[in-house]
This record gives sequence, structure tokens and C-alpha cells, in this order.
Amino acid sequence: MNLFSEIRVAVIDALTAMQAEGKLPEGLDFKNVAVEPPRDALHGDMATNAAMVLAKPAKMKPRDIAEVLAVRLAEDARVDVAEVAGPGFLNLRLAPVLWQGVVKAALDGGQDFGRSTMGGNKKVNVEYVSANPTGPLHVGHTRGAVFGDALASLLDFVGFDVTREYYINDGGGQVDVLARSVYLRYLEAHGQEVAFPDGTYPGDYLIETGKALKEKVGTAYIDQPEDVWLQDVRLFATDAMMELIRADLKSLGVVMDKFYSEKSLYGTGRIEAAIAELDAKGLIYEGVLEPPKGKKPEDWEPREQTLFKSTEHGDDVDRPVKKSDGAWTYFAPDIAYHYDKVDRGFDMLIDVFGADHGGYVKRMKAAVSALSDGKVPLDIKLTQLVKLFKNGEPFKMSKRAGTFVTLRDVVDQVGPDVTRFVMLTRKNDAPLDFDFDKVLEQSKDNPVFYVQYAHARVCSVIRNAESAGITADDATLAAADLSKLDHAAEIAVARKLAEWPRLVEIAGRTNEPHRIAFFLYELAGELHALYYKGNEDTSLRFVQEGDADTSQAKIALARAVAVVISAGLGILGVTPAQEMR
RNA sequence: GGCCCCUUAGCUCAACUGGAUAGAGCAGCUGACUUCUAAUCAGCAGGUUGAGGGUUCGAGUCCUUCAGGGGUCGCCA
Repeated sequence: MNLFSEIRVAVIDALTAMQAEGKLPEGLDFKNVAVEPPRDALHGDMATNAAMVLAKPAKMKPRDIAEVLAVRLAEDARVDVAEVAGPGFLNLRLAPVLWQGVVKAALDGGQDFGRSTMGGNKKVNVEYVSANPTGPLHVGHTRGAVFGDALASLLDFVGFDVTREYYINDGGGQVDVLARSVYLRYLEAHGQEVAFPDGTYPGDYLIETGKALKEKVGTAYIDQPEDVWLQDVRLFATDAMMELIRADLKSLGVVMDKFYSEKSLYGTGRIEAAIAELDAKGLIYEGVLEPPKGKKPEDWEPREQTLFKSTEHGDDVDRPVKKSDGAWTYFAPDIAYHYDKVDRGFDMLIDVFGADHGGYVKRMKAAVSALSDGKVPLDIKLTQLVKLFKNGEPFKMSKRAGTFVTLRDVVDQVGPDVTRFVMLTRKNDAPLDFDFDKVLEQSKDNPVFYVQYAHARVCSVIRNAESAGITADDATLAAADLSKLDHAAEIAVARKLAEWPRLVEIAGRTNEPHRIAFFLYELAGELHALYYKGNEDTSLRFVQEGDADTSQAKIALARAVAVVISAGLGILGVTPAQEMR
């Protein structure tokens, strides 16, 4: 139930009736007519821009349209007051029974209140994390993991059929580097002194893998040339790393539906097929690229390569799919992978990348556009850097020095719930400060705590009510006489609740899960505010001694807030707190 | 140099994809604790939305020029 779209229907109906009466010209497009919460609550409960949007095509003055519309809408039983304001806004004040209905809808709907069918069950593929299988996940991956996962949940909530997918980059040269590094640890496990030259991974996390390799093959690979062991160690090492990564993701509560191997694209004709598909569209040619403008690399030499004419689909320059030695570039299997996604029948694709892949966006979109004839949209969300702080001091991570902060470090210190919530309190394309001390602080400064506290507070109120002999289970609350909820302070909370279904759709349409986090923070604020009004005006307290009926109505409102917080946290992948300690 | 992202209160950030007087938190100031947990609440103060131009009934939001910050730029992935 979305009260805003319900009232919007009433507005459209009124406009249509006005056309029938000749008060508005025929043939108007109503799609830009919006019903929104006004920025200032003093203006009313809802506002519509109908008159202003239609003024120009109708060749009428906005206020004239608004006046007629106001009269019509005022006849609707759901509308208490309709008044024209400003340049032609129409402000509506709604009957209290509507807000009471929102509370009931929240209680009846439970976790599903606000769930939408907007997505029309369309198949959408969300690809995220996709970190190289060369080591444990670090903080940067954590943000992508949390963002992608929350986005997937959000899309599910608004009615898409979502697949969560991880692309394993196990086909390129970095896997050879991994294999050589594991081999060194293997020799070390056999008691040899080893050094880690440049171009190998010196991280401690491979010690165990080296030992495990020793367990498996014994002395078989000692003093053997690379061609004897490389293939096998590659496989062994990537499997071990993926196991590590899956465990990392699990500690954060992220579970993928599918892991897709880059390697599976090689030697199976799939890359060739994808490139052939582009070739059939006349988008593949042999050519020489211009050097990058302005800055010419010193070792630049013109080379003939196989190129993809990505400029035909919005890119700035054409992109190589083959290196000058004839081997595939990284881009080629990626084209094949996205071709496969299109082939699997997804209606929409979303890739979540780190900000360092920004330069990759246009060519990937070009490829998908070409391969799907523009039918499958690809949205690429870039997650910006996470800056870490401890005791107010920034600390840097350096992969080379092996001092990088892992996902596990973060989760172990602050827990998965805090990690997830904090990572979602910023837009994905804005940098994020993550302060280990602040995120654990129990104060209003810390949004995680503030929202959790609101939920816990409701749980506490219900516990108190029950110990005072007032039944407050969900079934009882849903059946309560909500007409007792008529105080402005209570209506204000219900009004916020009414925004939830609408907000969810906006967040889903824009692929912006952070909006959920911000909304929960605001909703929590409403709850805390109402709670404290009870200190000054005891008639606003949730528990009214000796009056079970009134108490149940008021607790129903509080419970509805908890239900929405719980549903919202569910989308973010955070467990609501029952009590704070 | 090309391309992408960012620039909003002293600080950290919102602003419902073009709506009304740009909102929160922190820091600062004022007030409220034998409470349905004050781990919170109420209030005050704080702004030329980086700068200029444009589009229109209306711009933080769209277009354009410029400045500053970050990322990225064939044979790495």
C-alpha cells in the first residue's frame, strides 16, 4: 500500500473528470504529475504539482487549474483540506483515518510492508565483489560487497527477480603470480629459505596454502621446472583463495547465487563466439590506435591490433580485444561474460566496480549495448574509496608492505551489522570515512546505534506493557482501535511511516540503497521524539496505566515503526537489536 | 592533454532525479534526568550550494565555460 500513489490516482481521476467537463483540454500527458510529501510539513500532508506541469500544454494559468482541481479533490472523503499555494501547488491535508490505516497496513504487512511489484518480476543480474582470487578481501572490497548485496536485496524488495553473481578473474596473469607465490611458500614449508622477488605476493596468508600444497603433493614439485607444476598449483591456489573469499563474504553475511569463472571462457569457444557476434555487426576490425592524447608514453609504438568499434556505442576511442601478440586482452573475456549474461535472459544488468575501474565503464556499456542491440540496459555503480581512521588518525594500507586491512579485520573488530550499516550511510560514489572508534560509539553521532536504539526502545516498551498486564502481541496490536491515534505528534510518526513504500521504490529505481539507511535514521528520530514528548505530556506515553485499549493503539504505532526499521535493516542486511547494553 | 566522479553551514553529510523559505548530525550556546532505558529530547545560532553564463513558471539538481580535489588512459587485471 502506497498512500502517495493512491492519492495520485485520485488526482488523475479528478483531472480526467475535468477534461470530461471541458474544464481542461483533451490529450494531456499526465505522466509528470507527481504527488509528494511537501518539503515543509506546514504546507500539508501531500502536495501535487499537477497545475504547474499542465499549465503550459493546456495553455492555462496554473492557479486556475489548481482552483478547479482543489474543489474536486475536497469532495473526496480522504481529503480534509485542499488549498492552492505559491505558484500553483495544491496542498492536501488528509483525514486522520488514512494515517491510522498506514499503521494498520504496517502491522498487517509486517516485514513485507512496502514491498513493491514495481520490478514486474524482471530478471536482473547484480555482479559485485568480483575480486581477483589472489588473497583475502580488503576494506575496498568490503564496501562493494555490502553495497552490491544491499542493492540486490533492495531490488528483490521492489519486485525484481535478482541473481547475485561473482565473476572470478582466474584467467589472467595474476593467477600465475599467485601460483608462483604459493610455490615459494610450498618450498618454505619444506624447510627451504625463500625470498619473494618483485612480482610475487609476499602476504602471510599464503603460508597455510603452501603447507596445504605440501600435504597434498609431498615432495613431488621440489626442484621441478615450472611447466611441471604451474597448471596444478594455479588450480590448487585459486580454489584455496576462493574458499578464503567465500568465508570472508560469509562473515559479512554475503551469499552469492553464482560464481562465474573467467577461465571457463577460455578454450571453450565462448570468447570467439562473443567476438564473432560483434564482428557480424561490423564492429570488429584490425587497426592501429592513436597514442593517448597529450601524454605520449615513451615506449609508444604503433601496433596493429584487433579492435572493437566501441565508439559506435558511445565510447571515446575504440578498444583492443587482442594484444599485439594475438592473445586476448582482459576486455575480451569480459565481453564474453556479459554476452553470456545477456544470453541467460537477464532484462537488466548491474555491475558494481571499485572507483579505479571508472575508465572501464563506457567500453563495457558499449559492449553490452552492441551485444543486446540496445535492449538490455547495463548500469555500472562505482564505489568510492573507504578512508580508515583509528583514534581520529587516518591509517594507510599498503598492499606491497603487506599491511593492508582485510575485510576480516574490520568485521572482527566491529561486527557485520555495524560494518554493513556504516558502509551504506554514504552514496556509493562519494568517499567514505570509516572510524573504528566512532562506529562503535553509543551516541546520536553514530547512526547505527541511533537506529538500533529506536528498535530496541520499542521492544522495551512492549516488554514493559506486558509486565504491566497489557497484551501487546502483534495480533492484538493489529486489531487495536487505531482511531485513538489522533494527536498531531502521533500523526507525524504515521506520516513518516507512509513514506516508506514510496521511498523504497525511489531507492529501487535509482539503485541507491543508502536512501534506506537515511530514511531509517529519520524514522528513528521521529520515534525518539515522540517518546520524549511523553515526558512532558503523559497522555502521549505508549503505556497508559489501566487503559489497555488506548495503550494498544499507541503501542501499535510504536510497533509499526519497529516493523519498518526491521524491514529496512533487513534490506541492508543488518540484524535489528532487541535491547541495547 | 582526453574521459569519469566529486565540490552544499566551522566539520561529516542529506536534499524524494526540476519544486515552495536548501535540511540533519557533530562542534558552539540555552534548557530538560528518583524516566514507558537522558545511550535521549526541546530550542538558538550557523549558507552567494566552488565561480561565471545559459535553459524555464521554477535550478544544488539540466546545458556550457572556468577553478580546485580524486580516479583512469594500448600489449595489467
